[in-house]
Amino acid sequence: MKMDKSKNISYKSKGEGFLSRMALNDHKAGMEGLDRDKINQIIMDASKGSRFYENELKREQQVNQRIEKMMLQKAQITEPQLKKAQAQVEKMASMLEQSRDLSRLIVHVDMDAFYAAVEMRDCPELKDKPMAVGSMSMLSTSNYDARKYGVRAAMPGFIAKKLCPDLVIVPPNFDKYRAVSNEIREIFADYDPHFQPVSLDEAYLDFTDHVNHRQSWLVSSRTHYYHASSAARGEEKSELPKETLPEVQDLSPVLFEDSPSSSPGLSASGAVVAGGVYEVFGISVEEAVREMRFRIEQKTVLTASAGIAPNMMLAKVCSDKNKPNVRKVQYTLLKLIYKQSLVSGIGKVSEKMLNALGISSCSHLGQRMALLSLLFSETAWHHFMQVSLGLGSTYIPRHEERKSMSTERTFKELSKAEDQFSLCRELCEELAENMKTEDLKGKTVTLKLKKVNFEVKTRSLTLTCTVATVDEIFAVAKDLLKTEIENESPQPLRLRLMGVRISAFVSSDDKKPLQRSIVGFLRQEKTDCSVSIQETHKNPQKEYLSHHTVQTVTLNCHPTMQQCQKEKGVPWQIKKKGLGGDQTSEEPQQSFFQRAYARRLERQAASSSTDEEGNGVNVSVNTCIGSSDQKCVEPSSNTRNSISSYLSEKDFGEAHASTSGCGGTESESLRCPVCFRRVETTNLNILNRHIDKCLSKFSRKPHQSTDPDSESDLDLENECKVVHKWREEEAKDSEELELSGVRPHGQHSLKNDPTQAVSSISADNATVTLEQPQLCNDKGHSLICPVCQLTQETDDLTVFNHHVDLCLNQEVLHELGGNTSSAINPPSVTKSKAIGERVKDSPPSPPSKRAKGIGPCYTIDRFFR
DNA sequence: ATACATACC
DNA sequence: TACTGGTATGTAT
Repeated sequence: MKMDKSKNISYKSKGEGFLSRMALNDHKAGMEGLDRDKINQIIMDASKGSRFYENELKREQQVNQRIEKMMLQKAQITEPQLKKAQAQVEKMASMLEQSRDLSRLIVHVDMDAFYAAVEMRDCPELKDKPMAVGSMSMLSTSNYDARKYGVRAAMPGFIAKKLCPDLVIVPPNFDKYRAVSNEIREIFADYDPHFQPVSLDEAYLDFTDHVNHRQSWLVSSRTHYYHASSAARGEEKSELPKETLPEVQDLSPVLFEDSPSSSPGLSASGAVVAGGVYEVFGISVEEAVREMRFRIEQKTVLTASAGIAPNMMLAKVCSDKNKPNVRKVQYTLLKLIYKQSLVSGIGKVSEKMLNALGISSCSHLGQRMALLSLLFSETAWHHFMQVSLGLGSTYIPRHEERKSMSTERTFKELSKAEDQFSLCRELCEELAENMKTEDLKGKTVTLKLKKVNFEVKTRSLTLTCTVATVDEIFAVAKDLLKTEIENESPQPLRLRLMGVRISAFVSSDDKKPLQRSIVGFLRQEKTDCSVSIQETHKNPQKEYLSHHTVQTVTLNCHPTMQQCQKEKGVPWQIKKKGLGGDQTSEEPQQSFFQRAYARRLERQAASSSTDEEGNGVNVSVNTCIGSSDQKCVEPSSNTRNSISSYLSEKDFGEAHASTSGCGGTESESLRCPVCFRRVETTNLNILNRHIDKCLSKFSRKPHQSTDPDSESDLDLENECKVVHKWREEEAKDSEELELSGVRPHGQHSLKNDPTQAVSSISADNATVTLEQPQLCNDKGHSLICPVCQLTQETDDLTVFNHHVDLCLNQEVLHELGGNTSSAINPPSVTKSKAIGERVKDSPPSPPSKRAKGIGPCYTIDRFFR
């Protein structure tokens, strides 16, 4: 039977006739038991025939066309092509494997149903009702009760009402959420002052340093009370409505009875003390994270979920695994665990395209990587590759400067030009105000329009001068709008949304000239930056009169609108096309591998530096060095340089090929970007190690060199020649790598089980936890364990800490109905045993005790089949 | 540089 | 009655 029109496309994969983009997302939150088909039916019935729905249909078709195109491409792929791709992909995978860094402790924290939880906390009426925050038009969060009905974020309220007629919809109080957000961020900062907020309720933290310091912490520093001191509490809560105060007091003691899984060790390690109950936390990451969540709960009466992993992507996956069943537990990564292909970065469209290729899990993703590399863009399949290998950022990028700022609003149909202009002006006013608070000026103005049929249009204009004030922005936006109004075919332009955005900021580039020092030196640019800047400042006209003299040096010399007006007599100047002959950008595009590598360099340099402020020695590497007689350059330890492209894209696939950016046509050697000498190898790994040594040499002060194996006595000249020695060491290294669970070069196959590589994480965690800590003696006193209450025959804090930690674990096990006898007899730890035994033996031994103690650790064995 | 699409919360 | 708002980034032209 033929389908009439586009509406009745059938989707084999889903089996129903609904739009995949509208259907319920049930893989994320815990909604195991609910009736998906019924919910989808209600969603469809509520949507059908609407303008929104019609637009969705249209977009769905576009996606389908993309898929068809892709399938055609796929059909044309030949066997040899695929073979070649397979080889490349495997080579790359093995390099990525080698660069795998399991040494970091990255944590992703996420408040549970944040907005909804805040509202429930402050309004007891809502406690046992299905509720959501938002409006009839759109919901931003729902509580777990409502989720049972299929009500979730990003769903319009009126549909949610159909799914759950009793649903209570509370309008959002963003100011309050911001206040709570600040509270939790204060706690985050205690564990990682450089944490990265993702949104009001979410953040990434690097616990590595914290855990290292924590090893020598006194128990008192790891003890936290159920009832925060009333003074502090009073202050913190003073902003909240009065009636919430008793609520806070009432709730606190009961919390853990409500969710016993959130603190398995409570009854054992908690104790009653004058005025309240306290809890002691151990020294491991898991304990530190549990402590953080505990403090969040005590401070805000809200719960958080967390995931711990060696990189950001896996940490996020872990914390998402918490959401089901309202269980506030944290997950430690034991095995690679993502079950859907819907991992951060892979949204509905990508998922659908992957599904069309028969890919529905991460294991498939790995198996079909060769195919994907032929069908998708480089960035896309590189991302897939990372996902399939469980790789992600192992460092948390510092907060980047914003790139754009915008204001947009949805409204009831607006068709009169007059109204549209005045609305446009309002938006510009709002935007200008926000721009002012951050002291921003931008060059690009973008107008966004959504017509009543949901069709979205954007129109932008880039000026040669910056705009910031209402009049300046409106002058541009107005013209863009005017054009659209005039060009609309069935005359009135009927709008449902309008937005204004500013981008291409210039104000923050002021510091750039300083950062360029090394790169600038390497490049030996004839253009002296400071001179250009001076010139341009003196004579702003120069910039837009002759672009080619300005090129990359336009950094901070954009004339303001006022200057433009003075010079030209017009409010703004349209940049002419095709003039900017030299498009050389400061930082050429890097592949993700290059970036990953660069980061590793950065971190290694930073960790070997003595800089206390965390400003590691970030050495700028740039392979595009023209002359061969460069001298070694010592990067200043105070300079933070950005890393420029290190290896060119091509080097990747073919490790033996010449690095085109490096040493020009020399095909048999690579050039070290630090010492500028040629390294007689074509093996990137050897080069990398050379560079590492160079970097550590530069950032290490001579007298600090404590590494007996270091070749600090050799001068660099010699060191460059001993490269061949490293080659010999490679075999040795391969063994080490294998032991640590990372496959040696060349032995990797994507068909292999990636869990193997990641399974070493737990062992690694143990290693980190058990690293020889700094001793912090408390001589002359025997110590009493707050968990088992027994006196420990040691004055060594480290030993004592380990004992407490073990005790906590035992109690946790006990709580879970595990080994009762050992809970009664806590381990008596002696120094030699505690450190010697565990440090040496822990890597191969399974981390079963701790891992189980933390909660139901998520292990999906079936995933990698 | 511009327009549009995708993604995330 | 009724399907967001803010930011970043990728892709195509």
